[in-house]
Amino acid sequence: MISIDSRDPRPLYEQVVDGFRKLIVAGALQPDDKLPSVRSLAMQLAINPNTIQRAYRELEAQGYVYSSAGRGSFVATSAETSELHRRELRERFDTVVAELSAAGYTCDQLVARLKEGDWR
Amino acid sequence: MISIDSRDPRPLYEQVVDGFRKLIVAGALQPDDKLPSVRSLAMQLAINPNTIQRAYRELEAQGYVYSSAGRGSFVATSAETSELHRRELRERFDTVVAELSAAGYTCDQLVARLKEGDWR
DNA sequence: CTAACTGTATTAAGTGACATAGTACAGTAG
DNA sequence: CTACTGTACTATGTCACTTAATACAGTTAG
Repeated sequence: MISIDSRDPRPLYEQVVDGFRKLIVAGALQPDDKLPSVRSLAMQLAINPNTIQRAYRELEAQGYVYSSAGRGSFVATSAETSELHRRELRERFDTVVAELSAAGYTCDQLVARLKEGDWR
Repeated sequence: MISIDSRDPRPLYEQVVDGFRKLIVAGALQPDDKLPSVRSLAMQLAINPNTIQRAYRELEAQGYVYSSAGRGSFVATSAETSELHRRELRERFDTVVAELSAAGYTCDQLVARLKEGDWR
């Protein structure tokens, strides 16, 4: 479900956040699906419950998850999460385009490269 | 020439590395141009010389700069480093485009967004 | 109600990266 | 020689990350 890569330089809690975010936006986790409990996931990944707690707090702050003491943590409604994801992607797109522009690429070159991809 | 942003969460040495890399790939610093000395740049940015030393060591390891004790640090020949930078940017571009595609964006939508930017 | 689960909050401690400070040495240019 | 250059090293302090150990409150199955 989620895995930790010891070669990944990012903090553990960030890897957990990113792992769930990927599962959610890919649809592998549907809205209102239950996430593993803080303690069980910590056991499964062999890391401290506090680290999972921090990851869930972050996921909730970002709007991908909602939590309820005593019940658990659950995937937020898809309308919110998908739009969150789209906004992040658009920002990444603009950033890379800006850097490509600074590196000398022209608009036409990038459009050409865009159209090389396989589109439905 | 180079500036430090205290709001930037990245380490100081990484900001210095990134700053020079940008100047080099943009052509603002030409091959064999002399970089500021470790001590003078440290003075100018009001940070420790060791931090600049680390940044220069990193830049040299990445191939953007060559150094000589007693003479200084200089911009490396652009042919290789510039093309490496471009390749990395193209890969980032393709990655983001693939994710945008998976998120439901069409080729036309991205072309439209591309053309909204300010191009020379 | 009880028991076993859930999320949440708090304090304490260890580790390592980052940054500063100070010193030292060797190479180079004027 | 003198003043600059890069380079190396040790010591110290700070802070994010992580672990650890509790503690408390809400929920749910029995």
